[in-house]
Amino acid sequence: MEMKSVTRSLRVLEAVAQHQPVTVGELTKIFGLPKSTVQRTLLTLNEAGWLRANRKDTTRWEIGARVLAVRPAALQGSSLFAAAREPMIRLRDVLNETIHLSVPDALHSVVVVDRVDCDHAVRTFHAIGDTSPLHATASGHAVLAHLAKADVDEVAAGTLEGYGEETITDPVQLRSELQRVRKRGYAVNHNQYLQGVCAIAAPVLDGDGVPLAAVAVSLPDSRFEPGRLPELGRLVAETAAEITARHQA
Amino acid sequence: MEMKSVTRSLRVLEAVAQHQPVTVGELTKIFGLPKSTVQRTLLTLNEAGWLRANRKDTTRWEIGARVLAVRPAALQGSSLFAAAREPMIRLRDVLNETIHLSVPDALHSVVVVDRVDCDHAVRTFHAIGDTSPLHATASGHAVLAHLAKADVDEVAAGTLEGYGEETITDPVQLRSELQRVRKRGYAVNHNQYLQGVCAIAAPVLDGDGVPLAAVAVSLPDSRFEPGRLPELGRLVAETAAEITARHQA
DNA sequence: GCACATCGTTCCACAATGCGGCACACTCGC
DNA sequence: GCGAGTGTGCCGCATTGTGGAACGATGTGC
Repeated sequence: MEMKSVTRSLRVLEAVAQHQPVTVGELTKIFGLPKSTVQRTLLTLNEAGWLRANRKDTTRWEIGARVLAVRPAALQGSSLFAAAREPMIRLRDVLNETIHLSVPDALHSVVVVDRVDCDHAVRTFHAIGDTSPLHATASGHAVLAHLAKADVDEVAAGTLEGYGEETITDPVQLRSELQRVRKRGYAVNHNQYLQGVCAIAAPVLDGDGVPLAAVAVSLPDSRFEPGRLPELGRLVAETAAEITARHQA
Repeated sequence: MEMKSVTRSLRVLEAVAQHQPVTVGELTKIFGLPKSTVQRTLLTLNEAGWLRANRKDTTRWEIGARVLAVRPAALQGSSLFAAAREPMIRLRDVLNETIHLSVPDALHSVVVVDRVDCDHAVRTFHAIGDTSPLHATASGHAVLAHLAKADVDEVAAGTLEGYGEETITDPVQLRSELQRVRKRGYAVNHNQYLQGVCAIAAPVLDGDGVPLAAVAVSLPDSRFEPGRLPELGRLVAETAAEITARHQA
């Protein structure tokens, strides 16, 4: 159950996405694979509609639009994605800080699915599609705090990797932090994952209380004022609540 | 250069996207393939991170978040996508009709990459990722009107498939329509592609005048008032111009 | 509560399939 | 016009994925 050609093709697809528009030669250097192998892969992906030749330089490849039809369930239709957009923009307008929408993914991580930028010259940056660990981010905590006990156990039982001084690597500490998150309605990350980056997040829940996503405001350490935390937390939680309401409507 | 397993895996991926969350059995019925083959494919896609088991029913599969990291060049970073969002929302607020953002793709088509919904009970619907022909849609015409002559020739030389009474299937007629689109700054589709659906679109151009995308307002025939066309056209064109300006900034 | 239908999962021998070394075609820059 | 750099096409060999069949678990109807 290897399917070498498939896994390799997907790798190539991802590499093309990162480097597009890219040539065969560049890809062979990245992977250290024979030219013919890479090219065959590109042609196959092309015929499947997932790749296409660049308009100007037809020997360069880029991602085709077919991928857009393939999206995680949480984003299908108009549902969550559309519901989140306007509240996120309003929150950005109030705070002028970058807002992220993230959904939980397998393997103990959350993935950024949407973003609204602030206009500060110095700002945090996370691309759509970026993943980060559940146990070391505000969005992760917001989600984790509302998962079933069994799921939390599984995460806590795994290795809680440390990314710096502030990362919570102790299961007991993590649980008590989640308790606090549930109580006040929002999670805070102060340099737990990426140094110099802080975030405040709140969960978007479905009718059964299952966490679908988290909204987060993300800002550089340099602009983080602990005194404003209650205000920020309230605003983020309100935004999350509004998204929840819109989503169910 | 077949790569049967790869093309099949991508097909499976697309099928999962359409039917998620879906089981092995359902997929075997869709494809008429042996269970073991489908199962192996699913496991491979899963290990690559493109698929994941549903949280509640672990025998059902859904799209993983990995796909989000793979996006067409036009949407990479924040650029066009982010630039378009707020002007689109404003346009929707003014008109209360569904707004689409589409980009040209290979094979003579445009693809819907973003959408802002109106709140009418009866409205048009196109999912993100849907493709439609360049020669028979407002967005297509808006793009086509600003492509290089060689590209237009290629499209006009191909078969201009008809979808109803109104579709322009004659190359000469198409060219003169494109001329008109260039002149007034927006394109109009009145039942050319999907019956009962009208749209007005304007192009988003890059610095060199190359069309990157089109914004369109899409509405049911029943709400289309020919008298308001100049007004709608102007609003759409202004929105497109604003997106262009933001995108370059 | 038993037999039967149905589903997901696992195994394995066969041969079809994709692998990658090689050679060709082409385009630059010197 | 030569050489170094591309992208592309070919083809024999062995690796790889194939799919039938058997297994285990679940649940449905009698």
